[in-house]
Amino acid sequence: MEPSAWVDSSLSLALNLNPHFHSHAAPSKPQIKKEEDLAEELSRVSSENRKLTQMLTAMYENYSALQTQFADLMQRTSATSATATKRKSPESGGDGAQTDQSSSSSGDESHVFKKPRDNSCGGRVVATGIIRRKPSSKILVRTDKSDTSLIVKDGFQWRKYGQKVTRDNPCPRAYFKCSFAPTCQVKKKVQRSAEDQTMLVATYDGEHNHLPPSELDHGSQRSSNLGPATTNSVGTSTVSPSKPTVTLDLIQPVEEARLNNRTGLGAVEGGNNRQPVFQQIIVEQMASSLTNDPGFKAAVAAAISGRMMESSNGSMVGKWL
DNA sequence: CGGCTTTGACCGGCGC
DNA sequence: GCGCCGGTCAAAGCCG
Repeated sequence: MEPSAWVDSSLSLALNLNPHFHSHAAPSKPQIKKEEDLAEELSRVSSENRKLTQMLTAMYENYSALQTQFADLMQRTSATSATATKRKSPESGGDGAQTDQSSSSSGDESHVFKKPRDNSCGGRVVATGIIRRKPSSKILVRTDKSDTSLIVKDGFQWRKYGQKVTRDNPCPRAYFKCSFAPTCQVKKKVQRSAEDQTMLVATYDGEHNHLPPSELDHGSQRSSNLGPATTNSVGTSTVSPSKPTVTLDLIQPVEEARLNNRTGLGAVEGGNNRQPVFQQIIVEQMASSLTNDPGFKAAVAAAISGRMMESSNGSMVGKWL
C-alpha cells in the first residue's frame, strides 16, 4: 500500500490573494471606499483562515485514519506472529516492515539491557508491543531515488560515528549519535530497506533529554515532544519543502495511544474516537508549527508575491508591501 | 581551526 | 578456541 495515496498531503496555496481584483471604478469617496475595502479584506481573511483550519483538520483526520489502520495491522500481525513464534524462523527475510518489527526491534532491546538471549521469550513479548521497557522506535522515510545519502531529517542534530555493511542487507547501515546535547545519549541507525531501496529505515534508541534544535530556535514550549527519540510527531520535519518525503512512524502510534489513554486526552481502544479537544490541540500545534517555520513563511511570502505580480499588473504591490 | 564524515581497526557476544 | 557479526572507536581527511 502506498500511504501517500491515502493522504493528500499537498497544501494548496491557491488562495484568493488579491482582494482588490473586484474593486469598482475610481471611488468618489476614497475614505469610505477604503473602509469598505478593509472590511471586505477582513472577512476574506477570516474565511481563508477557516479554510486553512479545515484543511488542517482534514490532514489530521487522515493522519488518525492512518494510525488506526496501522494499529489494526499491527494487532493482526502480532496475533499471527504469536503463533508463528512457536517455530523459530531466523532471517525469514520476508516483508520488510513486519520483519523489522519482530527481529530488529528485539535486537535493539538486547543491546541496551545486556541480556540478549537470557530471556528470548521476553524479547518476543517486547517485540509484539505488550511490554516496552526501552523507548525505541522505528520510522520509515521515503527518499528520492537519486538521494544516496543516509540522512533522515527529523529536527535533531546527529553526528555520524560509524557505518557498517550488515549481513542481511547489502546497503550499509549508518550509526548516528545525538550531537546537540553532550549528555544526550540517543542513537539512531539508518539503513535502506532491502526490499525497497527508496525507503530509509531509521531506528532510534533512547530518549532525547532536550528539545529539538528547531523547537528551541522558535522558542516553542512543546515539551511533550521529549518522547521516545521524539519522532517528530506533528511539527518538526513535516514542513520540508526541499524533500518531499512521507514519514510513517511504525511504533509511535502504539506509544501515543498508551499516552493518550493515560492522559485522558483520547481513547484508542478499537478505533479512532479521540476527543475534539485533542483534535483542536493537534490542529493548533500544526498551525503553530507552520507559522513558526521560517521556511514555510518564506514559501507563503513567495506564493503571495507571485500571485500579486500575476494578477495586479504591479499596481497593487505597494498596498501589500 | 573546529566540527564533521569516512573508514579500517577493535571489542564483546554468540554459536559451533 | 575460533570465527562471525554487529556495534563502537579513533585517526585521517575534508570542508566552511
